[in-house]
Amino acid sequence: MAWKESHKQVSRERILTAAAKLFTHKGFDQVGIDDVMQTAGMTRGAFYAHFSSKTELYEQAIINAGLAAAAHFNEGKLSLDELINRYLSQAHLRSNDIRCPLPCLVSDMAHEDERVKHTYTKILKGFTQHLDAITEGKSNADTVLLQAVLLIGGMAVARSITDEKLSKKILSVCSEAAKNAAAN
Amino acid sequence: MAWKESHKQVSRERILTAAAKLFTHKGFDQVGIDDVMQTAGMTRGAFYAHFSSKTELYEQAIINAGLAAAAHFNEGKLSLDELINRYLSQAHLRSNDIRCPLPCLVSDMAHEDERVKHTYTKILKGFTQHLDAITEGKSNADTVLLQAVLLIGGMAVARSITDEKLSKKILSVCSEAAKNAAAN
DNA sequence: GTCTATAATCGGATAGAC
DNA sequence: GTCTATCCGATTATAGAC
Repeated sequence: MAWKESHKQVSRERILTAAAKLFTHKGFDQVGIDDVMQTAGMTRGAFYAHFSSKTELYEQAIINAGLAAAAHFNEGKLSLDELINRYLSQAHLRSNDIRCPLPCLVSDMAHEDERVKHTYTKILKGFTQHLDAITEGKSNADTVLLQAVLLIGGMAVARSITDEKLSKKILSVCSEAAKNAAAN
Repeated sequence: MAWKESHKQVSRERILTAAAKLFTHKGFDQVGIDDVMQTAGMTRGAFYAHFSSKTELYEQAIINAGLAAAAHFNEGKLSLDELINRYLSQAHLRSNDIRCPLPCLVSDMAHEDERVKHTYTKILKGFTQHLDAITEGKSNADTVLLQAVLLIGGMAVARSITDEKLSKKILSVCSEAAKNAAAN
């Protein structure tokens, strides 16, 4: 019994990991259940033993991606400046792994239903709370929001263009501004 | 002959206007050619007399939306502060008309082909050039890029969440930061 | 150039064997 | 729980009448 339960959990995790990666890279519509299940090493038919619909998977996958990103960008208890450097890095810009869902899906949310948008909102609040916690009281709500927009918006805009030089410039300008935000 | 030519132009403009509105509101995948043509007052079959594919329409519609937004946000030769106020306004946040494609489609671009991304890049450059021109040499390239990210990113993030209070807060924080950007 | 009708395909969801 | 096979709706694109 315990065997089977844990096996199902493992399959579910594989599906979620595949979905988190695919959705953050390609968005909701351009990812099929087929893609997800093949990446997870299974076939289409097995999907509905784990999730009731593609939308439910999306919601769970976004949470999963958010947690993975939080773990990644918090590895080693970084300072604020180190976090900013890592978040707005070339490595994050072109990561082949799960990406932070906040910049990847920011404009996609306008088309999604309220439930999914609500999940996104919670992830954003988790992000700002982390930014707040990392500065240990030296910051305030406005500063943290500004930093969040610079990180999310900077990464989103840098990814959306073909001019690599401009892309790098955007990352560096946003990085500097985010670090200096507390001073104003 | 001139009649027919101009009639075709009028139809094409109607399609483009409908497409610009629908794409900026719902994104590429969630808009069908049917939707566009019905909004334009025609039927599906007429579409291919004007565009060779949905992707070609998308590209042209983005340009159209960019021009419409530029005209709208430049109406009356605004100062930089007035432009920022108008761009990050509640009216723009919830506009039922054509919206600026830059925040609407920022994360969608990651999934599009190079040609479409290149079009988006040109619109972004037009936006920054306008920000540069409006300040009449009092600004520099870095400041203008920072302001662009604050306007585009601020609007995109504000639209992506369900918490209205937080949404307004984001707009006001970004507005203030964009106005003060030149000072740093 | 615009219409109706249709071809061809793709993707989400279900049914039933194992 | 996972597989194969299938249904069904939606959508892009084309064909041919007017």
